[in-house]
Amino acid sequence: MIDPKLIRTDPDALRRAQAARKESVELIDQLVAADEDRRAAIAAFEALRSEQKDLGKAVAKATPETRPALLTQAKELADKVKEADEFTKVAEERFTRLLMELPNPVYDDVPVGGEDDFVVKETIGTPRDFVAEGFAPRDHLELGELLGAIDMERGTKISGSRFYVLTGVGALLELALTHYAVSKAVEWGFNPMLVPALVKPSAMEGTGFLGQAAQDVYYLPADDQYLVGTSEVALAAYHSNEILDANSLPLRYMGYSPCFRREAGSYGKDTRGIFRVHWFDKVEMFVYCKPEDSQEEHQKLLACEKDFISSLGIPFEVLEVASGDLGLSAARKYDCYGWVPSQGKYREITSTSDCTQFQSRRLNIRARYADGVGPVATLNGTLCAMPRMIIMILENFQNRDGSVTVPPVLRPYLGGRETLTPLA
RNA sequence: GGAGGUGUCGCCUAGUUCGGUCUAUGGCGCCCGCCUGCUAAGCGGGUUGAGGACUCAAAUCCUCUCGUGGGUUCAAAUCCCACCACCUCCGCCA
Repeated sequence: MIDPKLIRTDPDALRRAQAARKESVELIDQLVAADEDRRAAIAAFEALRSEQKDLGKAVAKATPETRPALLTQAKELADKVKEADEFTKVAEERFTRLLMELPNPVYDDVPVGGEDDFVVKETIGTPRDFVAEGFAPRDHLELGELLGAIDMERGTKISGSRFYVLTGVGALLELALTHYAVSKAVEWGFNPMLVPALVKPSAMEGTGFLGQAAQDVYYLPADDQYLVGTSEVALAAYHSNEILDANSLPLRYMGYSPCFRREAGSYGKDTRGIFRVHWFDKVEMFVYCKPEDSQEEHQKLLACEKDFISSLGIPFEVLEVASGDLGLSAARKYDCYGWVPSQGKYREITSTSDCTQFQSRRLNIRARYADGVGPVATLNGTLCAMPRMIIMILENFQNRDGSVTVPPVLRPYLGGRETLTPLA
């Protein structure tokens, strides 16, 4: 979210900042007008209220003779105050609503365009040449079934489409990945957090998931709560309505939680296997830092992701997402796409966003600096989304006989196991 | 889910009976100063927080803030209603 002060001091700067998102530029004009109304209403209210207080004191001190006249006067004033209060509320609500609709301004150098206009920044590792090896790679579901690792049919039986059950080595593989990811995060200085997957509307609203992404979110009307699509929501809301000690920044957290996504609007897309599912577990990184440090922190998060994926030995690409595909909250986003042999292409496995002050303003998170209270920035990044990482491991490290070689870094977390072998 | 209790400025606390000098008391802690080889103790002073106005800055001023939101009233920490959180007991339950 943009700085409300900027609305008054330099609306043109805002227009420039929003230029990459054409739809929101006109919002700014409304916002400027709404802000003027709001400020005028507040000033009027405060003046009346001040007057009322003085009059109230006079009433208290009044003699029986002077009292009735003062009371009449006070009653009239009270009506005016009530009216001004009402007016102020309406103006504030209108302003807040507009402000909430405005997407985060993107950085100047973010590639312009839509979903397909990303820029590949880097390619790391080389995909295996299965032709040279003389066999056609099986896809993750076939491998998962051979290994007794994935039970799609029963997942669907229990819960419906896009649900799965991880069985046997599949379950062990996820747990191993989880332990490995957690220990890496801790090693890098992230504070591990196990957070609720069920949150209040304010948490969802504050992180920006009730805007464009609202249709993708599970809502429980009976309790007025949402199922999170990522632990980012809880990690961001963790410090809501707090003033952090600037000396404690950056705060680096690692969250682990189940994630729930309705995947509305993706009917028929990636329906096979566990690539796109309604529920999965994820280890997530989250950072609170000074606004001027956010870009550097973003690079660090990306470096962590690259380190993690590389350490497993998965070939991948790093790409920067174009402005039109950033969502409400990100000012910049990098995705890592891992190689999927059965599809012959790279697919998304991680995503890291610099949300600058968008979330912290909505969640009212600030920090106390040497020169006063000021804003903070938030960032998030996937460390390990389990099903997708399982896909990467099964497919990239499969052997001719359907067995899968366990990446060496993962072996300590799998009881030293080197190979997953098909059931007899 | 049922019954009862609690929620005050970092922490503890007075104030709520009976609405108005509450512009919220006191202690702890913290900050500044004095005193003293050093430290501690002692003495004096300061200390809710946020938003805004003005200013180079300081000073000053205004609004909001006694869990949150409403209501009553000229006026609410104080009265009424709803909600939230915590505590105790009961019930249910992994």
